Amino acid sequence: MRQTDFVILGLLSESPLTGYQIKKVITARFSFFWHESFGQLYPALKSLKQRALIEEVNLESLQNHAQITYRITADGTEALKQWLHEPPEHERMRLGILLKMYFSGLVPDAVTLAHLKRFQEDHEKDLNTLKQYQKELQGIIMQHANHARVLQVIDFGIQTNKTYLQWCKETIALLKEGEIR
Amino acid sequence: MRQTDFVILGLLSESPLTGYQIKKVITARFSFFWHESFGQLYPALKSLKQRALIEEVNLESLQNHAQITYRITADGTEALKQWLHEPPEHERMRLGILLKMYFSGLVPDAVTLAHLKRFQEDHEKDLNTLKQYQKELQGIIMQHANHARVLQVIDFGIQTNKTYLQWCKETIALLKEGEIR
DNA sequence: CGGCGCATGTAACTTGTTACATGATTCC
DNA sequence: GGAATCATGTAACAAGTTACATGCGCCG
Repeated sequence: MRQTDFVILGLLSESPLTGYQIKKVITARFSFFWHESFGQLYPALKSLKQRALIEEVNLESLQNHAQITYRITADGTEALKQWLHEPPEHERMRLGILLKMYFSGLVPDAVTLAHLKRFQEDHEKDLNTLKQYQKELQGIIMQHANHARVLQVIDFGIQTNKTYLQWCKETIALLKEGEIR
Repeated sequence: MRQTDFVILGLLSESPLTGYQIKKVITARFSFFWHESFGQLYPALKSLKQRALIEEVNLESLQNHAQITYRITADGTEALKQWLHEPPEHERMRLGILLKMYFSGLVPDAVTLAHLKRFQEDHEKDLNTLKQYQKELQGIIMQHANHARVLQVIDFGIQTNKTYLQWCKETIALLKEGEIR
């Protein structure tokens, strides 16, 4: 069982979805802490189905063309719970911006400054997306069983993005002032 | 050229090192934003040497047994600079703790609480390590050309770890109060 | 002389990405 | 009819991990 399997099980534990929809949810809502590619997703769905942890749903031919909706099985729910019990591993990150910052003495400051501005823009966007999502969720308070947990996850994203932006602002200022030689 | 190649070039741009020493530096100093395994490192060194971006140093048989020290070549420095010019990609993270938090409605709160405490401990350690390193660097101010940049990278680690810990504290409190059902 | 840390390396495996192929539906 | 989006999937490749094999040097 790989990590991909468990995101799928997790999302299907909330409602039946197609592979494409799973990808969309991960991209739209998880992107600040998770990602999956189709090349991982579809084979994983296939394998989960083979092991009967998920199954196909046939919505009385309400379905269009080739679209396949999956739902989680009892065994799947068990597997998911078991995984939730295991402590997550200490995450091993790779932040290219920091690596380039570390060695940035070898290139003109303007280069690094451009990278930092890019980083800043990216995370401003992320922050706005998260705030938007938070607002939506707060509007429909208590409709979803998992509501408060999701808000807490979003809050992690908001806080870390704010921290990134604050650091970015300071670092850009230092570079501009020539404090860093 | 993969990312591993550039960390190696970067570190060798500061001083000649053995593969083992490179690994040690990455583990000791970069762990909060980078990681490498021996299985990546040694083949990468081999390939960099073949392409003449690094070369072996022979310190007049001062060296012990099988140890191989490498230094960067002019071509290697060029390649490194070129890479430093390219904008880093938007990092794609996988934070297991958030995934488990998101789906934590399926397991008892005690389970999630334990994960959060583990996360907290891990990042308290990381924060202390970073503060220690910061202190050391501030003590020998200006000895190293890259000094201020390194301090800025460390600051990123300190700020983000503080944010993680703050979030953790709040989330643990919420869970304990039963605010999250 | 045993264990630990230093030191290098490989092979098998798992994981993940990218590019491609295919085709339906919707909207203009 | 063309473009965008929906939708599924595979194959080739790249990246990364783990376990293993080997052996030196130092310290107690």
